[in-house]
Amino acid sequence: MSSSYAMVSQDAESLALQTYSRKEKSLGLLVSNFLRLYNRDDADLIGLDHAAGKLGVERRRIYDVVNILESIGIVARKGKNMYSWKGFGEVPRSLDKLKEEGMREKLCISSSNNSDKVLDDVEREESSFSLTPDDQETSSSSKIDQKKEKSLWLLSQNFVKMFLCSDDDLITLDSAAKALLSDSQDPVHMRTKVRRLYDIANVFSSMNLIEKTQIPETKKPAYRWLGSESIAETGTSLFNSDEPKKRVFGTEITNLRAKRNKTDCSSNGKQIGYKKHDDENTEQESKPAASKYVFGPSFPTGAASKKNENVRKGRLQEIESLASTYKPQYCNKEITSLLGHFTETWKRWYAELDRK
DNA sequence: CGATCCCGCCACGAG
DNA sequence: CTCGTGGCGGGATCG
Repeated sequence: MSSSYAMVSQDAESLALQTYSRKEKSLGLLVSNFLRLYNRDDADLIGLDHAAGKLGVERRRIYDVVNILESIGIVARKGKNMYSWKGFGEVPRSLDKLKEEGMREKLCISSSNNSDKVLDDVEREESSFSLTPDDQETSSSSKIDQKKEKSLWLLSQNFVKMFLCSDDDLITLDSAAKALLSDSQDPVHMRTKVRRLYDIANVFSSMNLIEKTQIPETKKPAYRWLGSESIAETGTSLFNSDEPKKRVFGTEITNLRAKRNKTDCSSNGKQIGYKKHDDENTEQESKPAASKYVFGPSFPTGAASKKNENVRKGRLQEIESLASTYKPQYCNKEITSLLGHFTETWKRWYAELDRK
């Protein structure tokens, strides 16, 4: 009586459930899936609800993703609940603009005056339709949106500006937070800022826009700018993978429900994915499940087919050291970043396999 | 233990 | 009040 769609092996993941893994629900991974989902040529509109349902996450998380992606121009807000896909092609343009602004601001700040504050508002008036004829002020661009100062969107842009404008190739989140805080070493604010920066950094990392490394001397974790050339398609690039059955972690968007062990009130049972399948899906949807969203860390589509089970840690270590220790300034930026990405991915796989 | 960073409470503005 | 947004930071996880 069992259908072929092996839907959720009853106990295959018992271990996984037992040990909650943060990595499986990281923002970076979510972004990877998001990109994979909307990077289709027929780029259309993105509904927040649709995205949330499709990716199996709470709506709140979609806001994070979208806000950050918007800061680079990959998506643009169209209206309530609606964003439009712009694509990677838009990134270079956005980056240029950010660089310009960043340079301008930098000069402005470092020279003269004593008032701090970034005071940057870009307001790219997209000529939002309807400009009430009468009434409506002619000046004052922003007033109500003073809250934007702390928005993820702005923080994200400023973070990018740091890379584009600074001559330092490596940037630490602490330094970024400090700089973006325009001084004042309030530990509390710093803390919060850094938290956000982590989110942003993870997103950009998963897009290969930046890469995590560490300061040679201090060993302090830091990020390096990779550039828009490396963005590629984040996983769906190069050689079409023809791997029949690679690794299908879960079976469905198991991202939903499986939260940490929080205040466990009246825990009853160990049901797994069943949790109100209320998704009504905007469009029709073939069977749930399947698809090819990555569950574990994003994996290199194609490639890595032979060196799969054989070399285990040895090779990995080798490659890793090769990738991080040997990093010529220029050389092949693309290859390097690609390698780095794969390396990280492999590392995670191995770690996971090892755990099991 | 400190570095990371997910989760979701809850404030806030617009119907 | 409801709803769409999205700051914010507690505290679980990772290394």
